[in-house]
Amino acid sequence: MNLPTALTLVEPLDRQTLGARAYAQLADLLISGRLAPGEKLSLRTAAEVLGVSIMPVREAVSRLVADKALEVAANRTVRVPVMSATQFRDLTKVRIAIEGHAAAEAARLRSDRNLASIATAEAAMRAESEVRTPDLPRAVELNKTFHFAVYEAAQSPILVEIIRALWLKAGPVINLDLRGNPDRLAKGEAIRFHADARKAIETGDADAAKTAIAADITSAANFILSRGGLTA
Amino acid sequence: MNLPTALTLVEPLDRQTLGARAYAQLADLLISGRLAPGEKLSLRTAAEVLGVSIMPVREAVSRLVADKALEVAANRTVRVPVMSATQFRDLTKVRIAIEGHAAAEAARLRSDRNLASIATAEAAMRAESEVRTPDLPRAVELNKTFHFAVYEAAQSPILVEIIRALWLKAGPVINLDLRGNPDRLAKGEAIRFHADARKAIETGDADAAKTAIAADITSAANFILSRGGLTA
DNA sequence: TGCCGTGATCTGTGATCACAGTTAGACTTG
DNA sequence: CAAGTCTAACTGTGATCACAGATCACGGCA
Repeated sequence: MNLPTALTLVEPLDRQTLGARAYAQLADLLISGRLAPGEKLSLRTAAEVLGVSIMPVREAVSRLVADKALEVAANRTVRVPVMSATQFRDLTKVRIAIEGHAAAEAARLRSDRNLASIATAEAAMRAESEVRTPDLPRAVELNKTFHFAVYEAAQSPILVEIIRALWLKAGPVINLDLRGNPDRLAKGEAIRFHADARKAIETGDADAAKTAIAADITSAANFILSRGGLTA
Repeated sequence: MNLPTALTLVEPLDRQTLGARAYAQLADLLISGRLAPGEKLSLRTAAEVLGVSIMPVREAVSRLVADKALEVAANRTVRVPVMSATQFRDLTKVRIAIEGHAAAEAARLRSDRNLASIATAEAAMRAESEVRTPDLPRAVELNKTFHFAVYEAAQSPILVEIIRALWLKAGPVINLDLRGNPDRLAKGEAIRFHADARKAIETGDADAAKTAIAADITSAANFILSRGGLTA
């Protein structure tokens, strides 16, 4: 098909469904820890806030329930799951295995573009941690950006998707605390582990990359567990 | 609350929503390969078949779309994704990493009950493969039972759930072929790898368990790739 | 013969309504 | 004052309707 030259410029306008946008918004709330474990979520009020009918919200919520990022209780109320310490430890173990594996693959397969985005993300987070009064929600966001820059470098869309689902579960537990507590960021552990991971990926050292990411996850998990907010 | 003794026997009747049941049915169709890649699925006709309105089907489908076990094309038709050979290789790599890890964990953490169910499942599949004209759909089902008996032994609900999602994607590609082609079953590779995996888990040899499962997955994937039914 | 408009019939998406079940609070009753 | 009861306002679930967009076959025109 040969087009008028003017039409070669137009690109297909992205027709996102309302349901998809509702999902993106809710997922972002969860992953960044702005929804607390146990918090209830009404379809109707959520719909009103988003300015749509409840249908798109229903689709978004049913997806998140499938991901176990939300749950519907027996009383038919939707809420963010409350995680027991046991469940949290299981989640952490799985994250170490899978995200560690992704980091190792990233060290093997990373492209130059990957290296650039990883370096940029690491620098941005380091910069934020060095100011006198860091913007904690922003630091949480930058942390996510760095990690996913690493995981993208593994060149495996399926792996990235799995990790995203894990973060959806971990977000409310981890980032809720981190958004309000400057201690861990101030301690600088995360910054150090990120630097280690970046260097390992740059030099192609898969084992070191895995170790650095595993240490970062472990460190954050221990911080959460030590705060003792989780049920037995 | 103290109850009349007679009431201690009653268990809460499971109030599954129609949506959940529709999801279970569709997921089973996918995982066992009874839905072919590229096959279209109409919400309305599916609803009619299941004897419900389209609402429960919509919920089920939106979940499966979130899992990427189904996809909605730009033309707004729902279908089973067609996987390129590249995507299939990625999926296989991820499966080897994650299911291999699960098998290794199973070798470490398995309980006696796990060992029993693994042994039972392995024997059932071996028996089926040894009859003159094996029931292939049944063999596919038994294969799944064995694998998940292994993964359950890793004592990690989250890991099992991730693997289930992977099988949802792989089912249409792998099991569609296996349901109709006796070659691979007759070759007896799967039976051998299963036996290796069982022994390794029984003796607590994590590395051997991982190797056996990885070999089983690789072997099946190579069989599919060699048949050349996937797009470039 | 080949091409393009056109209309009937599909598709999923979104809104709205109906319903059963739960919950919390005011009220009554002992 | 305490316990039970009833009502009103929620909850998610399911069904139904309305709609825009896609598809395809048919028919007219060049």
